[in-house]
Amino acid sequence: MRFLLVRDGTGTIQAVVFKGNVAPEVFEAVDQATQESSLTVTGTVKEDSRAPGGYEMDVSHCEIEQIAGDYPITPKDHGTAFLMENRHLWLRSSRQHAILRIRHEIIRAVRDFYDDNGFTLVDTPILTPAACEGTTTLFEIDYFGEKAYLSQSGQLYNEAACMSVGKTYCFGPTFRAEKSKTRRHLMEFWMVEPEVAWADLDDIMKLAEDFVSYIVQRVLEERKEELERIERDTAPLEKIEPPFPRISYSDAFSLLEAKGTETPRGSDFGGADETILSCSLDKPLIVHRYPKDIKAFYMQPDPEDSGFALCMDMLAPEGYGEIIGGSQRIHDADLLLERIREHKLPVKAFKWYLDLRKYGTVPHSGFGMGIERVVSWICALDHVRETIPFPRMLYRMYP
RNA sequence: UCCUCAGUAGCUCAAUUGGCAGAGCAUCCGGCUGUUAACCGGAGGGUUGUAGGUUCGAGUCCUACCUGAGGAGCCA
Repeated sequence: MRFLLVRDGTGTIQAVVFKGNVAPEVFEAVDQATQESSLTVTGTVKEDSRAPGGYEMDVSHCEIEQIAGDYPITPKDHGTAFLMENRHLWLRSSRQHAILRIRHEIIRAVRDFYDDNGFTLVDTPILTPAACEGTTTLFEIDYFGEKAYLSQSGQLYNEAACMSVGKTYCFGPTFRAEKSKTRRHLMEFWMVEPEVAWADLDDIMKLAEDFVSYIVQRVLEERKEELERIERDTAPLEKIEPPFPRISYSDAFSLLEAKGTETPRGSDFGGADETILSCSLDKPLIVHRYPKDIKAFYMQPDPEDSGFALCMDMLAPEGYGEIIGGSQRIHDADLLLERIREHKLPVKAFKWYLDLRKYGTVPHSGFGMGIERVVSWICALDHVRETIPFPRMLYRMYP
């Protein structure tokens, strides 16, 4: 007799071929099958306590499509470099299969959340003419003799769209040319960005916590089996529901200083600081009102202290760190122009962006959430490279 | 860009103080058969990342470079 572990993309089952139950040439063909060979099996599924999963297929016929030779990935241990080199095959492994399915569920939840809450999806461009924040972090390309850049955010275009449809979101790939080599960075990643007219900082903090909770609960409901297969402890995820704790940058810094951080007050948190904050609670933590000098030019100043910006980051628990960054945007034309000049940005390139403040401007806010970091957290992975089918990383673009 | 570590068979790894380059898995051949990362017997498989250097002798020590991993910085 022969045992075949077969899969069809939806699951795996053990198929048993008894010598007496099939034609001799069929048994002979099955005998030649190697790991990852492709075939069509016909038979009867029955319960059997000896089979993995409790069920197996008693094979009556089998046709071999192709005999695979020397499949590189064996059931034994492999190193990261080797698996990345064979990413196109690694995707077939049960763990990677489960992660792909969870990623898909997260993306479905993202779309459903906004679609069901009155948001209109407006696609923003990937090719953009000007750099918003300097060119060092952007991939530059030749656009018929002109310089163009791969988008690192759809936000500015989102702001235009939300003045048309009120509540909008975009979801697509974003790019950055940062030479970051950490477990949380990719050169190409997917980001979802909602933008809401008439919303202030408090409104989008609420939106963000509702959104993240919805995603987590949806994965818990729909991808239980996959979470089990990757051995994700779901107890911490079950606690993810609104409201999330909030803390101001200033209070967070006092807390970190009490724990002996060496980061100077007024600068952004270091990796270690973020880890301390994100491990301190069992829900995501919202940190708001960072110093305006370390944040983007378009953020609305805090009316109570203009040294701070009406912005927020959400830090995922269990040490996963920042998954969301957002803010209330400046809606006053004069102030925005002043900030563009302060940041030494080309005013001309922002003419259309300033127009948005010239014609019926309203307060508005939005945020961006990196899909890969959320997948990484929900799946409890130790590196974002496993969250996306074909990661683009510093010094690795194959396969 | 900087710091640390690593690179030996297809894969994962050994190799004592500088002294014969090995094992398991995979592959191939044979046996066995309710197997679960099976078991038993046999076979093939190596320019030890590259280039120099020290030495009677280098996988091992030194120098440079290449590649990878981890971290830092950077990070709408």
